[in-house]
Amino acid sequence: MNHDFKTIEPKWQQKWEEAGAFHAGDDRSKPKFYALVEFPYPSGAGMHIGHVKAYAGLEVISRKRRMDGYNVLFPLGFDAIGLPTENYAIKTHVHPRVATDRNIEKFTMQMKKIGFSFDWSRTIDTTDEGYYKWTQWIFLKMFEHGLVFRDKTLVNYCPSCKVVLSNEDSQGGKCDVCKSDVVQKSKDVWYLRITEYADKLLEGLDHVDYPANIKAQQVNWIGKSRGAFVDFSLSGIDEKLTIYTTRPDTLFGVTFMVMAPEHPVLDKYKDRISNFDEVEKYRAECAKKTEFERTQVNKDKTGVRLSGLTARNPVTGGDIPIFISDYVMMGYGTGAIMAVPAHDERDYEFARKFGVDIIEVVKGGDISEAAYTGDGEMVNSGFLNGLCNKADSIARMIDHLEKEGIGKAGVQYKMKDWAFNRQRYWGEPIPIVHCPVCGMVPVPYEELPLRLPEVTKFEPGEGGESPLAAIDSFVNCKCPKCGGDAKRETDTMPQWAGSSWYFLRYIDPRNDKVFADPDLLKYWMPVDWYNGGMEHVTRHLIYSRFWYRFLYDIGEVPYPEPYLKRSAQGLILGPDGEKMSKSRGNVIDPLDIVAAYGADVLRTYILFLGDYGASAPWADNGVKGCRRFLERVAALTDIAKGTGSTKELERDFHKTVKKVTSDIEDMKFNTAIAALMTLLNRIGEVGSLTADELKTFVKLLSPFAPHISEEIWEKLGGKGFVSLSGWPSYDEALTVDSEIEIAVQISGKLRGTVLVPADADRDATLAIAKSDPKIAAALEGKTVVKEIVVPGKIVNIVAK
RNA sequence: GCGCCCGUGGCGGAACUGGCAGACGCGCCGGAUUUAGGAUCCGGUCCGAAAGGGUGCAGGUUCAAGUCCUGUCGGGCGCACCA
Repeated sequence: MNHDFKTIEPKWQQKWEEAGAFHAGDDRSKPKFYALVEFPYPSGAGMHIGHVKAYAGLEVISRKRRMDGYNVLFPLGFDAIGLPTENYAIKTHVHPRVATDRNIEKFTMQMKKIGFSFDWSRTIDTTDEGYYKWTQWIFLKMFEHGLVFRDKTLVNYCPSCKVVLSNEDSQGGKCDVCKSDVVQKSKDVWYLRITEYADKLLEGLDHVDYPANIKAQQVNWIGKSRGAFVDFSLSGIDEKLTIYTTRPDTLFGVTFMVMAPEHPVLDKYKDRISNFDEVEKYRAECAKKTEFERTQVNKDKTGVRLSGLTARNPVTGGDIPIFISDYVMMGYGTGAIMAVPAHDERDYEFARKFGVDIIEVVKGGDISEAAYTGDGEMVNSGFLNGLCNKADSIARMIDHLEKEGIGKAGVQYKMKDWAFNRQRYWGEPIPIVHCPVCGMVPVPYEELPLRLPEVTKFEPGEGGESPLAAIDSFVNCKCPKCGGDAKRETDTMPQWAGSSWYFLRYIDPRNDKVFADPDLLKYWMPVDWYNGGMEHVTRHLIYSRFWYRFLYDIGEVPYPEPYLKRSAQGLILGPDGEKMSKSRGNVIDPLDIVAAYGADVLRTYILFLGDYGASAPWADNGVKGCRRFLERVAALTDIAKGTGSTKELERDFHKTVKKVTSDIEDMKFNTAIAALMTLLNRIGEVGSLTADELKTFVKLLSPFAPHISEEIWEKLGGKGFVSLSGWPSYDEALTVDSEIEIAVQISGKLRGTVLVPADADRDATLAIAKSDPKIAAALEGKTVVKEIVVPGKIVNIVAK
C-alpha cells in the first residue's frame, strides 16, 4: 500500500498542532479572511457525518486562502446550552457542567482526527462563565436601551418540556425540541423587541451576499405588509374597534367583522353582549385546541355571532354584525378584522356558513361561486367606482380615511417579538432583580457574570417554574438600587442567546475587560464567509443579525451587518436516499470511514459526491473511488523525477490550476476534484512528471487531502508545510491549446469536427471547416444560405 | 394559499455569458495478472444493427436550446386561516 494513512494522518495532525500551523496571526498588515462555520452542540453522541460536510466547505476555502497569503481566522467553539444535556442530567444526575466538558473533549478529539485546520487556541464554550458574562452584558445593554420588556400574554408553551417557546422555536405548532404539540398559555414572559429591528433586518439584506433563497426566506419570515389601520365604531357606544387590512380598497364590501376569541374588548362589554355565555363556551373550546389544530388551514370555520353588539361600516354607514372566530389571531394585526367575503376566501367561507351578505366591489369573478381575489374594476364603491388599478384604489381610500380621521396607512410584520426566557437550569441566568419598591432592576455590570447556582434537582417545577426558583440563596437578594429585600429572576435565557454573538468572541476569546478588543473587531469583522445549515435561516441567522445590528447601533461593533457572505451545505442522506437516522439504521459514522480509509479519503469523498449545496446520498462505492484516486496519487512519487519542466504536461497543469482555483472559490468542490482526477489520468498516459509538477499537484490537492499532500511534499524535499506554502499560479496563455477542435454543423446538425489554430479568425475558421472532406462532401450540391462562425466555438453552415 | 428550488445514462453527478450533452467517479462488459477470491492494470460502456434519436411532457423563440419563453406533469424545501 502506497498510502499508509494510519501512520501519516496522526503524524501530520501532531506536527500541525505542535507548530500552531493554523493559528490566526497577529500581523494586521496582512489581508484578513474570517471564515465561520456554525459551532456544534456537543451532544453525547459526538460528531456525525453532517458536521464533517458542514465544516469541510470553509475548511477547503480557508486552507486555500492561507496559501494565498491571507491571515485566516477559522475557529470552532461549542454551543453547549441545550436540553439534551439537561435531560441527561435529570436522568443520570451527572451535572451538566461535567457532561458538557466531557462531550466537548470527545468532540474536539474527533474533529482533530479529520484534520480540520481550526484554530483550536480560540475555542469557546457558551456555558463557560467567562463567556456568558458577556451574553448577560449584551442582554443588560438591550435592557438599558428599552429592547427588553416583560409582558403577561398568551405564549407558545410546550407541556412536555414545560417551557415557553418563541415563535421561531414552535414553527408549525410543534415544539422544536421534542415535537410535541405546542399549546397557548398565559404567562409572564421576557421579550426582546426584535420587531423594532424588522426594517433594519430587511434593509440589511440589500448589502450582503446571501443566496436568493435565504434572503427570500428571511423576507418571508419577517413578513412585512403594507396596508391601513381603520377604525370601526361600535353601534350605540363610544368605542372604536381598530382593524388592520391590506385591502382598504375593498372597504365598501365589508359586511361583518371578526374578532379573535381572546380579544379584550369582549370582556369590557360583556354586559352588553347578551350571549356572552356562548362566547365563553367558544373560548373554552379554542383554549383546548393545540396551536397546530387551530392553524389547520382546511378545517371548517367556526364562530359565534355577538348579540347586542354591532359595528358601523365607516364608508357606507351600514350596521354590520360582529363575530368571534379562531381564524382571527390575537397575535397578528389588531386581533380584529374587517371581513370582505366577496374578495377573501376565508371571509367568503365564513359568510356562507353564517349567512352573511356578500357584496361585490371588484369586478372579474363570480361571487356566487367563490371569492374573487384578483384585480378588476371597482363597483358598488362610491368614490372608487370605475377605478381599475388596485394601487390607485388603495391610495385613494387611504387618502379618504386620513382626511376623515378614521384610519391611516400602516405596516405589519409576521415576525413577533422574541420570547426570551426559559424555565430551565442549563442556561444563562437572566440578570434582573425584582424589587417590590423599584420594580425590575438590572444586576450591575460589575457583578457579572451572574453565576448559575449549584442545584441537585434539574427538573422544572410542575407549574412550569425554573429549577432556580427552589434555590433560596439564589432567589433572595438585595435590590441593587435601594438595598431592600428583593428576589432574582429565576428563568434563564434560551439556547439561541449565546450563539447570537459568538463570532465576536473568537476574535478575542480570553479578554475579561470587554467582549472583544475594538481594534481587533475592526480588523477581523465582518465575517467574510459564513457557512451553515438551512434550518438556521429563520432562527439563529435572524437572531444574530439582530444582536449584531443592536451592538452596531450602540457603537460597540464596526459594521452594520455581521456576515458578508452566506452559504449553506446540503444534507448527506443515507445510502438508501433517506435522511440519516438511528431508527432507520442508515447512519454512516465518519470515524468508521476514517478508520477504514483515512480522513483524506473521507474529506475528498464528501466534497466529491455532488454539489456542495445539494443533498446527496452516501455511496460506499464512491468512497472506494476516492481511495483509488489517493492511492494513485501516492504512487506518483515513484515516477516524479527531475525539476526541469517538460512541455507535455505543461498546459494540462496550467488548465488544472485555473480550474481548481476558481472552482474552490465557487464551492464547486466536486468539479475541482474531478479536474485533479483528470490531470492524474493525463499523467498516467504520459508516464512521468517532474518533481516540481508533483509539488504543484499536491498544493492543489492539499485543501482536500492535506495529510497525504504533506507527506508527498516532505518526500520531495518541500520546505515547511505544503499547507502554508504558496498557492500555484497559472499563465492564462497556457490554459488554452494552440490548436483547438471545434464542431462543424450543417443546418444545426453536427457533421464533423476540425482542428483550427486557437487564434483563427472567422474567415480562417470557415475556410478550414469547408475544406474538411466530410464537410465538403455534405455540402455537395447544396446552396449555402447562411454561415455562422463563432471563433473558438462552432461553425454552423445553413444549406439547402 | 404565498415564496423558493429541482426533473440529464444503470447510479452520484458534469456542461462558462445559448454553441460537440453525458466531464469525473461508481457500476457493468471484455482482457491481463492471480491456485482462488480480493486488489491492481489495459480496453469498452447514452439508446439504436444502421439511418437516426436522445436532457419529465407539449409548444415557442433562435442558424443553434439541458440552458431562454409559455403551458403542463412530477418531486423537494420554507412559511402559512398573516387579514
